[in-house]
Amino acid sequence: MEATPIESIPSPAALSPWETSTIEVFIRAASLIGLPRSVGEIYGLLFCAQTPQTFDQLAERLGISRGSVSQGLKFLRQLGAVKVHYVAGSRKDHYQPELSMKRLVHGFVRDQFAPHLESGSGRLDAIAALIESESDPALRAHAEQRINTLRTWQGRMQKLMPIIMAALGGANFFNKPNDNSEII
Amino acid sequence: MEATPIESIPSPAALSPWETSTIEVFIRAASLIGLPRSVGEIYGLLFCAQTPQTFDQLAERLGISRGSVSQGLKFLRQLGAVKVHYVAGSRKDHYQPELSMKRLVHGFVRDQFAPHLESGSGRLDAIAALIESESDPALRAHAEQRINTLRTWQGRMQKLMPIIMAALGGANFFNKPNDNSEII
DNA sequence: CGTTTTGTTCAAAAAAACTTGAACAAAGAG
DNA sequence: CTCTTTGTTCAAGTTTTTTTGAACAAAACG
Repeated sequence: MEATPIESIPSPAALSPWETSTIEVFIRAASLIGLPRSVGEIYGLLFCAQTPQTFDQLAERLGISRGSVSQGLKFLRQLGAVKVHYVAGSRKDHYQPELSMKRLVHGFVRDQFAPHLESGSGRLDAIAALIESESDPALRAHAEQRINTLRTWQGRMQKLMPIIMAALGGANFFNKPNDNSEII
Repeated sequence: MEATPIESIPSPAALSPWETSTIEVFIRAASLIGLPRSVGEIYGLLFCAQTPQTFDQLAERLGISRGSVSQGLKFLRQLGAVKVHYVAGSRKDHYQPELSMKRLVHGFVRDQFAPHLESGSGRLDAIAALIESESDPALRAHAEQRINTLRTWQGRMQKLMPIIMAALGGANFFNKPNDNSEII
């Protein structure tokens, strides 16, 4: 075992008080929308950081396992909530947060919400088919009415999404993919 | 042990196929917004039912414990998602679903969402105070910028709520409390 | 009043979700 | 090609959430 000067294990910069509190805010926000604590922590730290952070910095500064960091980053990348920033002369990936609320919401809705809404449509059709085989006309009429209510609700949810995006992003809904102007 | 004719234990009407499928839809919807399965089941059964259902009917037809029914109904009543329907000549409470999507969403947002948003405002103030005591001006400037971003996000969320309610309810946002007209 | 019906509470059990870390893969450096 | 660095995967462990059911309260009945 080789002598290891203390300085050769660079202690990861500890979190400052405002960073800790801000990360707490993101932890709460994450849990509010049904995401695990670690995802909130990772995005929160990137949000606070002045410079892009590496995989190792995330694990060490947050005190969570490399497994959690890997899974959390995978999820956040998929959502478009973090971007990889390539740094010359470093093999490690460096991560930066997406700071456009509109893009964050868009990614979340696209991945976590829209699929359920869409599959719901098929489910309602299947239920309607089941109702067809109800013999009692009064029961059938009642069931049909309920399914129509569900269809109405589903249609409204679908219409809501564009409204939300419009309210969030000003005129940027149809931005070109690589328009790099800063949009918060 | 007394002889007990089969008929004296009225078997609860079993769920028909369309009811089972519809309840599944509500179970999914509940879990999507972070509510327990049992809450989705209870609302789903009430939504399907032609007549107001009793506490016992819910427990027996869904095959869940009376404890779950009690807690689920308590939650749904609080949200305004179920209403008690008093039936002459019966001591039991009978429950009916709220069928106005607008009222359902309003109750959910009021109880499960708005409180977090509001407390967030105070948290951001606390973080801003922490940032004041940062000595390095560059770091402080960066942190202040981030908190301003969070304030912007928070403000947008607040403005979004009325927009969502307006999109959902047509002109009914300012309904009188006991306007009983059917609004789906 | 005592009894029965109806519904609530809450500690313990069960289930679900999240995190960990060791084994594994991928790809650059020598 | 082999070694090292970097990151991923996934089974097992931990934590959190949900459900259960027995004990308890509340109120109607006789």
